[in-house]
Amino acid sequence: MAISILVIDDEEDIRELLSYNLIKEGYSVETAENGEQGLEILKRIHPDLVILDVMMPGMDGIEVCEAIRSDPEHRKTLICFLTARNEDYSQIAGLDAGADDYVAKPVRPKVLLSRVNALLRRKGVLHDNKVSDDQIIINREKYVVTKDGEEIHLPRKEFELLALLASRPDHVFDRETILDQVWGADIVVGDRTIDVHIRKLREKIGSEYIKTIKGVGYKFIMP
Amino acid sequence: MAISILVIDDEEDIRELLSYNLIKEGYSVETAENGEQGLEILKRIHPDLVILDVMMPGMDGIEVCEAIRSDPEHRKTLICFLTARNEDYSQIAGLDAGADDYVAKPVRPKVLLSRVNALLRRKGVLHDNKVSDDQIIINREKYVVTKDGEEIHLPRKEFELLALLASRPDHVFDRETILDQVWGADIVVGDRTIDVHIRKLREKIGSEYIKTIKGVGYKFIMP
DNA sequence: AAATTGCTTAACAATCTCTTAACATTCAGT
DNA sequence: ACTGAATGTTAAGAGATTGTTAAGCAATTT
Repeated sequence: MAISILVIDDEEDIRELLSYNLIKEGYSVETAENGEQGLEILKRIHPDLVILDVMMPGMDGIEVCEAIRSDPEHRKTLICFLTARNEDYSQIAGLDAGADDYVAKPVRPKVLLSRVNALLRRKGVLHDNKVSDDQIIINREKYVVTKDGEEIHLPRKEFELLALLASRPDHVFDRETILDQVWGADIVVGDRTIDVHIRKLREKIGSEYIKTIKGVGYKFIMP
Repeated sequence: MAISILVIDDEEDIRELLSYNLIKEGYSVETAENGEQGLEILKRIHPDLVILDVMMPGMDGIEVCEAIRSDPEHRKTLICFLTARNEDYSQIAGLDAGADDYVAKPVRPKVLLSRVNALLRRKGVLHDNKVSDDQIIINREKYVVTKDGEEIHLPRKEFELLALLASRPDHVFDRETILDQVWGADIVVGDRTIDVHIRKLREKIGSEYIKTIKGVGYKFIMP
């Protein structure tokens, strides 16, 4: 089952930015625009991680954090604060109230993602890297793919494509989704572009790993 | 037993910031707000590392450092200075009086953590990763890199760049991260600046050590 | 003041990556 | 089997990224 993340922030822009990037990374994301709403969703979906803006109208992040922690069921739910850069560090440091990490605003997607990944990994929610099976190992940190102990260099698009497919073995990704995730939401490329990359991937890692579902899309399989 | 660190700084904000981050990283931390208090705690807990502000009312960091070093029991205790960014490098370099490293203020947690980790690792307190292999040795104290027994002088930027890449062999550092860490968060330089430094590094240490991952970044490898 | 060192820039070259287009092949449904 | 739509294959060239070089500037040293 997918790892789920709840984003609570009053600014819509932030919610969308984070949501977009987290989903792209493969997480399941829900958002709330205030503390009350956030707590409701929390009870419903029991997320693995809550990303929480400190400064919000109504309940502020600290109150929400305390509310979360006061529920025994969520004592262990990970919480990551978003803080204004110029806020007093002493305040933040005092937030040992229950936050597991904090990220300063303005949030840069890359930074947030690496923190989120690190946090989940540390807590054992995430396993090291995306490892699909014993034969194909995708290591994003080193940007290499290992097959039977042999390192294979893949150009960026091929790497991202493989990473996407392998992130959910047996799941069929349709072309539209692949374009969105690997190329970007509003990039327009020709019809054969994906095929060409699939072909190169198959050439490099072996065609047995990627199966075509005609009329639907592609999926990664472990033979 | 946990690795312990003593932070001596007159500013409460700094103490809390560092304390928060070091604890999060798994260290055991004590703080002192002046030199005298610091020396007392030093005698009590015998920390593995002392982080020491240079500019403090009363005893300044240099005096504290000398006091620490004058005690035979702490001749080998690691000391890391916090220095104002605009202080003269030559002065700092001259502080061989006993410091093992220094970090410029304003302190950014990430930078400090990576320095602290590197320092402890280098001194064998931490075993985590290797900073270098047998062929390339990076000596931050002397600001010198040794390759096959030969000392190579590297200018500051090149040194920091190599130190960063080599701090995590095989890890791909993207350009943005490199800029943040080596140049500073909000320094703006042209597109080709990193490349030029990479080129000079390759020229000096051999191009086999630094690999380009096109569209992603660079990584240090041990051939 | 002249020379040196370190850093950055800019222009251009080299290289790697991606996309396209043309054509071939496969597959599902008749 | 046939047929149209979808996918596979290939090579070329367009596009993007990085490499290289030399020159200029600022700071430091002689």
